[in-house]
Amino acid sequence: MLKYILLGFLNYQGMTGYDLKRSIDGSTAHFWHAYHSQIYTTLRKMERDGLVTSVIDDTDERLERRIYQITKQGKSKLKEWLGKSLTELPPSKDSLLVRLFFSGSRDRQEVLSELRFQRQLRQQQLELYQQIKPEEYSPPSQLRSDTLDFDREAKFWRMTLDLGLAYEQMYLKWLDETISQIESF
Amino acid sequence: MLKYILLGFLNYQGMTGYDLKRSIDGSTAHFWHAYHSQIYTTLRKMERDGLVTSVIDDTDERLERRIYQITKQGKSKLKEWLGKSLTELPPSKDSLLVRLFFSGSRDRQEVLSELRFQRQLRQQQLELYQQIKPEEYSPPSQLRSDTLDFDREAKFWRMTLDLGLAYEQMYLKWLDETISQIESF
DNA sequence: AAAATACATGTAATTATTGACATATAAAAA
DNA sequence: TTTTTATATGTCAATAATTACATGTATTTT
Repeated sequence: MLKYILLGFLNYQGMTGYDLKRSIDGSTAHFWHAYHSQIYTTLRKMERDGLVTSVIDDTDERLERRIYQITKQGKSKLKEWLGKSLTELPPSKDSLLVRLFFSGSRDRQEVLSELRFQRQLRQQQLELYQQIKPEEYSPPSQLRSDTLDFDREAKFWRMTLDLGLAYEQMYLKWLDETISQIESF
Repeated sequence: MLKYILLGFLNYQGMTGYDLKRSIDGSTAHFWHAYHSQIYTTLRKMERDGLVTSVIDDTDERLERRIYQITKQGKSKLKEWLGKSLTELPPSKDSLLVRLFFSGSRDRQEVLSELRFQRQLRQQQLELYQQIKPEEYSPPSQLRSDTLDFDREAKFWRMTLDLGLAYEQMYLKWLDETISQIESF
């Protein structure tokens, strides 16, 4: 999947591996993230497969910046992937629920502490998402692809942020109810 | 993480690898699942590490059943793991959001079809969760561990199911809103 | 001035996961 | 009777993810 995310961003504009990491961190991270080591490794593989090309940026002799660009083959691969709809629900993982599931024999105060701490983290996450303006994901207009309607793209970006917001709100509500239940044991 | 899930179930009662797969599929799968190949591989490793022991069930000569039991070391490891609270939010993944994020240039009807299909899948998932009675996760009383309070365990199992229900309901609501928005482009 | 952080790019080992291949008996369904 | 599904246990290759190690310049903060 990371390959398609990288293609998706490079379809917007050419950028460095470091830029890609920042793009992911600032937009898709709540539903897909990656470590920089995986990004660089995947970019290498994609270049080998002809999906992207790269060139060292000469204008900055001191910082060694490698700019990646999507190729026609890469655009075609991205389009093909987007054309194949998901037909099943992919599995999801939640470490907290694993721990809670097996917490019947834990000390009640310990469980409550952990849930309260998680609640704080979720609250912070929600507040962070509330600050985000997906419209600002757009690259500067002189650099970005001419063939894309970024106003329309921004609508889709916002939809994913809306799900992130709804998810955190749902989780907070559930945490409140769960904390209350455990408090009343 | 799978190691701790297996320890958690084996703490309830001894069981085969196949039983463990069924236990996971019937309870934790919405927040942690595993393929049988990973379960068998992980059980081997856990046996090598002294966390479980196994014995071939002689009473059934024709079906080759290997029963795993948690060891004292395994109980200790599970308790130690449960005693270390989560201190950060683990990353999550959602393939649909990745696709939606990059769908600005897709055909509107295609996007709508995919989302409507996902809605059906989520509705089915919700109905499935509504059928589940976590209290029925308990092993038969003559087989299970004496030292655990299964009524109390069941309370925690239900809390995780409640999150699953809330998650599907939240997702359905978001899908409805998102489908409406795209319809009105 | 020094320390910390940001901007950069890697490599490598390890762990985790996916998915296929493989085998075999028992029970249920067609 | 045959086919399908359930009950079982593996092994293995490939891919994905995590984590650490490594190096180096620029900018900001203390």
